[in-house]
Amino acid sequence: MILDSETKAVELPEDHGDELRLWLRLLTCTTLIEGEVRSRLRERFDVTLPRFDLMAQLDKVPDGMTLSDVSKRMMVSNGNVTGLVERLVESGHVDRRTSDTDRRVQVIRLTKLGRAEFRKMAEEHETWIAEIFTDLTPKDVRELMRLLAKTKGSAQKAAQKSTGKAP
Amino acid sequence: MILDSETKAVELPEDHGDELRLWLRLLTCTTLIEGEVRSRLRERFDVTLPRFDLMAQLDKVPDGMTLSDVSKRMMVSNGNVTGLVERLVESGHVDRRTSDTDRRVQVIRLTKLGRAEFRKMAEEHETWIAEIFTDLTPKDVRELMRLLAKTKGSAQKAAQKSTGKAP
DNA sequence: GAATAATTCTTTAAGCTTCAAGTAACTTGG
DNA sequence: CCAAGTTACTTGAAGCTTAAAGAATTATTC
Repeated sequence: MILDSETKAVELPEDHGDELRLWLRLLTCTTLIEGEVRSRLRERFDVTLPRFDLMAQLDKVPDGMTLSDVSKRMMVSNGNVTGLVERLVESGHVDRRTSDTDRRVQVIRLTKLGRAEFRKMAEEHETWIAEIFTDLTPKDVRELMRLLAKTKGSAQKAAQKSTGKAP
Repeated sequence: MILDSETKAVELPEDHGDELRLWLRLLTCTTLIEGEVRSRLRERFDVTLPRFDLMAQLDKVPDGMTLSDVSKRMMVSNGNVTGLVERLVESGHVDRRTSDTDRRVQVIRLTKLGRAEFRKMAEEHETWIAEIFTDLTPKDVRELMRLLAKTKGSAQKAAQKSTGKAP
């Protein structure tokens, strides 16, 4: 029994194959690029991608940020950040101190060494990314930016809905 | 000293900011969606994303595939697959046997249980993905597919170049 | 046919990641 | 004030992931 599209009396198995294929392609692209960046960071600078990502967050702020901020921006768990920071403090790239106003809070920032090394890596990193996207025209880039922004919004809405949280 | 764009006598720091922002947005989208899918798989079926992904690969082929095939398709290391398969064999979702023609090769496939459970999960999974991409029009989806295909090609070229491998 | 090379997979060490539970510190409502 | 709730972070267990090295098997080359 199949009614017309307005009625929808029964649950028809709708076709979502296109969206699924899109998701798989998106995932493939990211995995591919991430792997390439990871291997170059390792070969060229002997640094891991998570370390680089964390340093990139810290490079954007001169006065440091809290572990929670880092966790939100990197979209990883708190416990993850704790471990990452511990290793970066150990290697002398990151400085960590307890906040003066709230003793629960840990404020971390790049050390002089950390910032200097990050800047060197970031410069090359940017050229790698440009190389990876080299076949895309400026118009392609703009269009992708637009569509991914829309995708991000859509995904965030779906995520909120499922967890029942406010934006 | 800045010469005209044809001459390029010195290395000017070119601007690749747009590509970098594009990459970060791509990564954000993927991380967001992956996290959402991971958490729903966990809550709804108590299964991890890597397990689901591996089973998805196996569901596509009736007669099983080798560990190397899985490794290439999932774009993860061999050692990774070894461990994943071990746990899936342990839980009764995957069957593993040595190839008759080549004793180095392990052929794995879904068990009856594995296939049944995967099918149930995959059905819901597909609706989640549709929900996540719900704001995109069919035209958006087509356009994203096209641009991501182009991106994939470009990234693959860059990856080959850096490793010096043939396609 | 034997030495050499390539492949398939496993193992190991280190690090990454999540989730859940726990601790300490701050905030709020009475 | 203070009890209850919230927030910030840490810890622990399990699993994921990679890179590198090793073992077993097959393919190649002379």
